[in-house]
Amino acid sequence: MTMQDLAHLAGVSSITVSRALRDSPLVREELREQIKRLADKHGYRLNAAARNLRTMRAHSVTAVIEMDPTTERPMSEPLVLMVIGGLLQTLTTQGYRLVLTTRAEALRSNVLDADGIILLGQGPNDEAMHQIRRFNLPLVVWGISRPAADGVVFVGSDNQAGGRLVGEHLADLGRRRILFLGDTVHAEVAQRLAGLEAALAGRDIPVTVAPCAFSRTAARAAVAAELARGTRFDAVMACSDFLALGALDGLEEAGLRVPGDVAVTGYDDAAAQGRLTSVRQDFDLAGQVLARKMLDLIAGGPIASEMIPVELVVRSSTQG
Amino acid sequence: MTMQDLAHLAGVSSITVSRALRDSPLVREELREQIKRLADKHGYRLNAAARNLRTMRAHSVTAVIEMDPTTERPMSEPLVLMVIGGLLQTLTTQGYRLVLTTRAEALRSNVLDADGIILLGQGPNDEAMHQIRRFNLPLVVWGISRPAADGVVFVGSDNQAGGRLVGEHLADLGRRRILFLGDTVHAEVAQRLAGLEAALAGRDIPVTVAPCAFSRTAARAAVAAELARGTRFDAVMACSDFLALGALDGLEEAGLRVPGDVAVTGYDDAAAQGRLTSVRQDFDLAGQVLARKMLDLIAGGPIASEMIPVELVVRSSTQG
DNA sequence: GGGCCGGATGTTATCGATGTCATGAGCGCT
DNA sequence: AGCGCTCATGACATCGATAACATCCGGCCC
Repeated sequence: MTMQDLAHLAGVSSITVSRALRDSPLVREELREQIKRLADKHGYRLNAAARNLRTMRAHSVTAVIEMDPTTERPMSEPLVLMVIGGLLQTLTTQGYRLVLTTRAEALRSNVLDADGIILLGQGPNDEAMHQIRRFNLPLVVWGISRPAADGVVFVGSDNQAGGRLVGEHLADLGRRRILFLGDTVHAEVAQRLAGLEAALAGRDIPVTVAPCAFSRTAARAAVAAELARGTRFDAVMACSDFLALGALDGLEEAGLRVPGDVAVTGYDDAAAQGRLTSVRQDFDLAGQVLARKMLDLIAGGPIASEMIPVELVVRSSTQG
Repeated sequence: MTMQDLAHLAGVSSITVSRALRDSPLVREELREQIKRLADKHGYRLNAAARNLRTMRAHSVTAVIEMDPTTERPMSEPLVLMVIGGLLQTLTTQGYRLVLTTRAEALRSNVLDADGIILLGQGPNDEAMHQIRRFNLPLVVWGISRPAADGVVFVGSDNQAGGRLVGEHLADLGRRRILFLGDTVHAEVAQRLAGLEAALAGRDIPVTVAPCAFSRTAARAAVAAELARGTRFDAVMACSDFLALGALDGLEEAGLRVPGDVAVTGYDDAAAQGRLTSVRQDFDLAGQVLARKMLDLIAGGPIASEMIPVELVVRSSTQG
């Protein structure tokens, strides 16, 4: 069932059918409706390949997701789905399809059928970004908040603000020494630390940085090591809820009470089960913003990065 | 940069380029390699629209995911991403792209550009399935284990086995009265209950069914209500880890110890943080099986449903 | 009446890859 | 030489929708 067939049935030419289905004012409204009804009745579906070939556009956006099992970082995984939900919502209502692929696959295959690429990789991986740039397509990258450059738009949550919120909260609670748990190799983590330190500037509250991989057990070990080393702290800012849980493990082992002796904050509000004070990122909104940026880029709009605001959720881990 | 352009550069015709890039034995190996190098050098990418139009195939599979915010069922959400990971792995290596969409969008849009549809909806929603069937495309449905019918292939985890494993485990531990937590309106839940009862057949262990929505608070309320009603039980089989956590809440409030007074089992091994005995489903494998079934269907293979095995993970919630 | 205009519809060419058939070169056999 | 055969390559038509251009018709004005 093609437009041609419909055209014969309706007694018009195929171009009229094409116009009618696209709501062109060039076709009489009455005829338009009649053709639409006919299409509906016969279950006609537009052949996307033909349209895409003719219009030279794919009417779809590819999201490249990081699935490398070596860089295990469970923290971000469930959240990716929320981002995808936001992407879908915005893209589909604008007539774009969302194609999912992995970076390895995108680079290997020589058919990349998209009007733009959204990169959902982990933050510090500039290499991934440069590889993807070779496609010469509009590119929007999630995960790092930094100015747009080289025609690439960045959308990331406001990590500085996240660190600042935690710092202000802990300072307001009267905490005097803070242990920062996270690996500053990751740009987001470094930004959170910067935000924390900015909030504490002039308050005479020292921060000890304990570098630590993204796993619960690593966090527990890191906390234990700091305690063994004699580091003093009455608050922990962990860079994910998993790390915060690990910190709780370590503190419990040492016989310290939370939040009595030590307050603990998490990040991402994912694994907390309602116990942790944590910085919440709105991943659904992030997906929508990513998609919106992409549509703007495709439409030839300006190149401008954007930050997603974050919010502090206060729970029992800092205020029993 | 089209095949035509490449052809001119290589001094051959475009059809030869086409054949060379597809590894056709009709082209001399030496020439083939030369053309491939040339294509690589110029960053040539196949125009998917043109190929799809000519071959009358989309070279892609659409996954329809349930995103309706009204049917909130957080349990399954993070897991969908794992299924998607499995789908990607299998589909992309076979030259298929994965297109994501929501059911509402799939039904609304009149361009569905796919060789087949994988439905990742929640179990009991037969309506969704019938709506999607109208596309007259190969259809694979996740979530319910039942025989293939009407040309639809089902892939689901073995819910009966899950219930049976829990039943045997609890019986072996010496538990005598079981509270089943879950809404049997959902087909999977009903199957788990059936498996549980089958395992207990002849052992004189009664099961009380407490219907309950898929949220932590609902589970807590349901447990509290059963306790208030005087229902006696020394074990709870919850149909998700969220429900199990809610059950823990309810038991704790009532001053009951776990697993001393009451053993608790979860399902899905997702939110447990390593504390719950739970039935683990391999969602990554599920995704791979879904994709494999789809590829078989597209290739004209037989229509046969399949069950994904499950596994019991024993943790401290049943064995202190 | 003739010319002009705008609105509605049709004709034709085109997007890029590929299936089908045609062509041509080279070889062996009679 | 001539025929048949294989192997490698090319010419042409085609997939379905749409942009660009062409046509047609009725009405209005001078």
